[in-house]
Amino acid sequence: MTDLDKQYNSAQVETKWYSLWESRGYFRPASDFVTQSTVPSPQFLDKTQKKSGDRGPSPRDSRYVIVIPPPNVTGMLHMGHALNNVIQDILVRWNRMKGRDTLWVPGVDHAGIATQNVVEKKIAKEKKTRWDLGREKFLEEVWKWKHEHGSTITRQLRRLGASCDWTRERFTMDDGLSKAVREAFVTLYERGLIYRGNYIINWCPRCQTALSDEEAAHKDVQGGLYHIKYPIVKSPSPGFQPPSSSGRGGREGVGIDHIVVATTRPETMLGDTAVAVHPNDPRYKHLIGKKVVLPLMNREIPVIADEFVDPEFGTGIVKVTPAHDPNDFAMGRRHKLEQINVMTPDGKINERGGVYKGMDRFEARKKILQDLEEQGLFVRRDSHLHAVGHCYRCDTVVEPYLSKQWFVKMQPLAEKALKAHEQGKTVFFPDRWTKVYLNWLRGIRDWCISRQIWWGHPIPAWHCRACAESTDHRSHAMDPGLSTVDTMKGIIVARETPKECPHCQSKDLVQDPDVLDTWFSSWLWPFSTLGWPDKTGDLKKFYPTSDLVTAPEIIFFWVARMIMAGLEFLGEVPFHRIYIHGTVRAASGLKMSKSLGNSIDPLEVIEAIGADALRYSLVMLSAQDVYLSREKFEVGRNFTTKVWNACRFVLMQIQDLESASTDAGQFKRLELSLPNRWILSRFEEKAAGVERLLSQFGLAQAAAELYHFVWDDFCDWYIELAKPMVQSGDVPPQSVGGQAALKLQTQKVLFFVCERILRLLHPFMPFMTEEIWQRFKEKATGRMSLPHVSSGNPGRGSPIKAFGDDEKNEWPESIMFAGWPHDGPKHFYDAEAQKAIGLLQDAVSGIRDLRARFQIAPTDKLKAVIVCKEKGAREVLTAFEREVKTLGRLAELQCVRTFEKKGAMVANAFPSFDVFISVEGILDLEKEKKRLGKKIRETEAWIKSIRKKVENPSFAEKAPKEILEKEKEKLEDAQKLLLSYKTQLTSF
RNA sequence: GGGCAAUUAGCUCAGUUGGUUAGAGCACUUCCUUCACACGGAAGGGGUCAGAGGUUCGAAUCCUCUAUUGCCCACCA
Repeated sequence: MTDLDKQYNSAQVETKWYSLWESRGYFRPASDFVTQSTVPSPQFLDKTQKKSGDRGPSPRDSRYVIVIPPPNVTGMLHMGHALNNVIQDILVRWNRMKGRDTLWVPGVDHAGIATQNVVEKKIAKEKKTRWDLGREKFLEEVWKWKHEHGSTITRQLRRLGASCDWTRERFTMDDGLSKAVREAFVTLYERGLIYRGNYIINWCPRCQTALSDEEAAHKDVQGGLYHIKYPIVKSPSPGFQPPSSSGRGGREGVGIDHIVVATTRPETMLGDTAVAVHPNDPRYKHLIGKKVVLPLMNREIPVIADEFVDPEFGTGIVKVTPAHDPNDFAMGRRHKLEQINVMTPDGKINERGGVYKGMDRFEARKKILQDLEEQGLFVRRDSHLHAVGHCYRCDTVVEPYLSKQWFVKMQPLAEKALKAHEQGKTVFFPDRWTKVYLNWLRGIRDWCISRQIWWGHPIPAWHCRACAESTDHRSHAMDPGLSTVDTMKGIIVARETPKECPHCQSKDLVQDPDVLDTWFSSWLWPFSTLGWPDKTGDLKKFYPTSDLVTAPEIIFFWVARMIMAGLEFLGEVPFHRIYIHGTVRAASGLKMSKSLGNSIDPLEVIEAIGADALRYSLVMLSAQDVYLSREKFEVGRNFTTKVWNACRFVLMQIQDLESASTDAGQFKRLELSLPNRWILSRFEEKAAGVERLLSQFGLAQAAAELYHFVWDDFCDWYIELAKPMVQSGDVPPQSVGGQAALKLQTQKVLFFVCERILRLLHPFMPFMTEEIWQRFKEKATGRMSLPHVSSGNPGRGSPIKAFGDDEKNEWPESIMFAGWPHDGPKHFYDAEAQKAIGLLQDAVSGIRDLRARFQIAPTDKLKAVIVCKEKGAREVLTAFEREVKTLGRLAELQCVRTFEKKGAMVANAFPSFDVFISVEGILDLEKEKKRLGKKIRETEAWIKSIRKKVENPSFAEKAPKEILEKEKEKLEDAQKLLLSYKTQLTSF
């Protein structure tokens, strides 16, 4: 058996094990390796399966499936990815160890706009635009880019240790998923849930495409609310006359000859087709039906009345621009107003904007205000804070824009999702996200799915020119009287490219130029990756998946839509539990981003301290939003180092152990020493706690539990207690036989517990635990799984049976299949040992405290007396004489019932005993008296507070018995302490 | 304008269904390079759990209000 290196070499270990794991197929589900007949019966559409609810996958659930939130193909691993994937990997590795048929499906998203932007930037360096290349050539460029750079992110995920089944890796633009997208679109169309029409959508003038409501991120912007005069037309109208600037009309919104409107986007006035007031607004009632002159354009437009207008806001008069504002659009339809689009797709004023034609929208705003001012029509600018939509990809201010787009009717889909939730089929962790999800579903709006970019899934719709010519589509935009929804005449929606028009047999067909929103492929992810729409084995076996792990930002974009798609296309929710973890932020509270220069690169951290340390740090911080700084990774680094050294020590101590076994049956409780019984008992407790926490996504707490168990219990106490047992130098000559047996059992327990600790830690720190565990395996079996990167059959050893089973050293190839060490009954629970070690810890701490307080050098061998107030305590501490002496660095120790103090001695008091040491010559009597006085006051206060509680009749009456007992015990302990303090004080 | 979080030691945060003399990590003070580990060991100081009410035998924990911060949603031009 080889020793561990003094220093853990993370880089070497990580590459070695990851490539071995992957090449041997360890990440693939177990069912890939067994014959069809033995595959556990699929739960696909199993109606008897009830809400697995909040207690996690039931023990009988033999599968565990997660689909990865596919990172963008343009993505570079950032801390958000790291956190998300570390959490998934912990869950996946844990479930795999539990013996479930475990699958984590990885993949990458084609990220329409983001990717197109990247490639456009690239060709811009050659001074080319996508239009220069043309659609086909440009798409070739994108694919080329994808093949060259698209695997960066998946390589980086491997560095984290993510145990995804890479043989099932998918891309949202691959053939299978493209087929799924067409199937979904056509199915929705056939169900009447897809329509096409003219609406105001969010338009990004930079990306030159429509955006969904979710993609237009609203940000508060300090803008202007501009007040502008619109002259009233005298009737009968002789034509426009410049207004007199008197304006002595008094009321702000209306003068003798003009009204005043307020707007935040003055440039859109070029497309005004009315102004509106509230029908009951007494100030303006008389204006309804009159006309005003639209300044600059010199067009006459009507004053209409509409309930939408809020009389309280601005002047109570609003300009109406149906082509550039969603509310105005709705008003326009109610009043059959003309829609005048005054902008080009790239955000410039078009030919309908008169002299402003060709100006950028913001430039035009300035010029228009300037012109109004010159004409005396500009009243004032109020500073105004309002929400403005920004493109979530490029942050450009979004323009509400009238255009023809494809939509999905969402109401029917949302209703199914709401019903599924009522039936308990979707459970959010933490629960508060449920409300966010439900509120969005209840207020759902139709989903604009067409995008005017080139990189994406083409819409499976074809236009027949012959049929189209028989309808005048172009008139729709200008004729508000017609329905905004297209008749679909001349449009063929089909799974396969049609050869001819089914109506007129014309072969002159052209595919719709738009592509689908990226999320239209993402929302199919949980089943498209498994082969849908084909009825594949994977789909049967692995759908629905178990859990979804993601960040809150994409609950609407992705989570909610996946649920709706799963229900719509497969009749079942795609996952039962949704774990929403925190957002990663910089320590400043801002979002981490490269552009802000506050990001920490996970790969740099991995290189510096290893993936395991990164993982552990992230998880420990993940109880809520994660605020990161470099120092925060020290927790994980320190802990991984601690684990490494503890295991190194254990391996050194068991070198001469011949029968190293993981069989729990090897231990007979009564033959074990108290420390051995104690650590076995503590381990069992902690394993159960970790199990419970993991099953409800309490990863941070689980990591903390393990951290403290390993560090405090195992390293600080157990290993220290074991040292004298296993290190032969200390053997008292009078008990050689017993000592040899004690050494052997301690070695066995060290091996046994440490090996199980490695398994508990494995999901959190996979690399280091594998590396060390292989040494344990080598110790036990004389061989290890050599890290040859072979392409042979992915053989697996049979997993070690669950805790408590008869294990015959059948070690699997990897710790990944070593089984999860907590499935069995309580083997080692031991109240007696726990109590005994508690006493030992008190005694040792008491001595150490005295040593430190009186500055007694560690080399000074000291004499201590423990005065036991209880018989039980005396027995235990007498038995631990050697341990107490070693850990307290004592030359001599006496455990007595009664004690006559001689000379200058000081003590620490505990409920069942007091520890004394001799401090001849260094005792500051006054200081010690003061200290005791303080202790006495504290203890008296404590006693008083317990008394108050215990002696309250209604406490005795209403509190549970066990609490009452506990309080009484506390009171007794406190009284014993007080007595000790007082005795000491009087003895000075 | 609505909703949701957070507010606990100098800093970063844990605190399960109310029962603790309120915990951890970092930082700090003292001691220690003893043969697993100085990315370590031992000991220690430090908090009226944001504020005010309330429920309860008992509240950091439940309720109400207030303050501060952050996030999400929202068509008020």
